[in-house]
Amino acid sequence: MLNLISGENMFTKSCQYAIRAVIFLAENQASDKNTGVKEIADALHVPQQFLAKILQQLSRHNLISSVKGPNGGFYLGEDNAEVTLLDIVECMDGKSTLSTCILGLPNCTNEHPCPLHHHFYGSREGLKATLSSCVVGALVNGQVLSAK
Amino acid sequence: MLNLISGENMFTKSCQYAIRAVIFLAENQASDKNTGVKEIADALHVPQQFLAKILQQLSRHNLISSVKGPNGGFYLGEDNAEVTLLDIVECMDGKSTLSTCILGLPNCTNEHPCPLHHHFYGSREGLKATLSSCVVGALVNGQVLSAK
DNA sequence: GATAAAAAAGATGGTTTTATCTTTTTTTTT
DNA sequence: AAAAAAAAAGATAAAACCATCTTTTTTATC
Ligand code: FES
Ligand code: FES
Repeated sequence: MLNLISGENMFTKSCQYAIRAVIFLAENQASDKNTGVKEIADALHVPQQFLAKILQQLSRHNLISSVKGPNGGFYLGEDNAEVTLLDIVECMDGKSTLSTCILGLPNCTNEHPCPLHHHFYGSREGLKATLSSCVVGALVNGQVLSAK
Repeated sequence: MLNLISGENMFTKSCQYAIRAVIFLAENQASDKNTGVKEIADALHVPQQFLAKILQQLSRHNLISSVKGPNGGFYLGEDNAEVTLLDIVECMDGKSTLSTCILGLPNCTNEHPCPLHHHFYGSREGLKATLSSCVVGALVNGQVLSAK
């Protein structure tokens, strides 16, 4: 479920965790060692098993890379160099998220607008543009990444 | 829960129904007859009892007006003339909705930013401004309001 | 080959959101 | 006063989301 305006947060929990995890991986891009779920979960103060599911989902969609076995873990490789926030969001919350009518009505078009369409269409396109311009590998700036 | 970006919709279901119902009431502002839950629910094709809860919540917060008994129902009166979309959203999804960190981290400030803060702070403030500038009573334009 | 480490996958609970059902209160009309 | 209409409130259930526990698969190291 993607609630762009109402709800407790702009992103779902799954999506928040996914983004934070991927940015964390981006910080370790240089090092050639993999990062395990436990290490990520501990660093971000996020439930480990829930994060594991999220990382599996991202990995299945080739947004991050993984290796099994000892010294295994997750990493951002060359395959993932172009991954954007929009990819992450769509992977976790579905593609429809940023295209459907914000009031849940069918046929969101300029010709068939709901009473809010013209007020928010522009903002939403702007958000989409921002999301697709954010390449996750480049989102590292030593900024706050975890709670606690 | 208000999910401004991720999730199925920008607004929660409760919030969508609330907004659509209030706009529907705005259309009947002129007439001095009240509108019952059943009539609204039928017009918007939304679950009647769920809508009833939502209207009760809006009424409790004085965002809409109601009268009980025969010929009772809901209406937008002078008390509700200044109600904005922001009021509706905050009433349904909580005040914190548009202020907390979009990654769920504590202390969303420019001095203590998460990696996404600077990318989205502006857009979110813009959305908030748009929401607070939309007086619901003025949102009527004969546009699509219900599915089906 | 045996062992251990780690992701992957399967199964199961808990919580919140969404939705429905029933009862109560208020108020108009008869 | 009685009856009826409608919101208000209480209780319960279904669905989605969040979280955890367990088992399986893969793979490196011994
Ligand atoms: S946002 Fe409602 S029709 Fe486009
Ligand atoms: S949006 Fe994350 S700190 Fe402001």
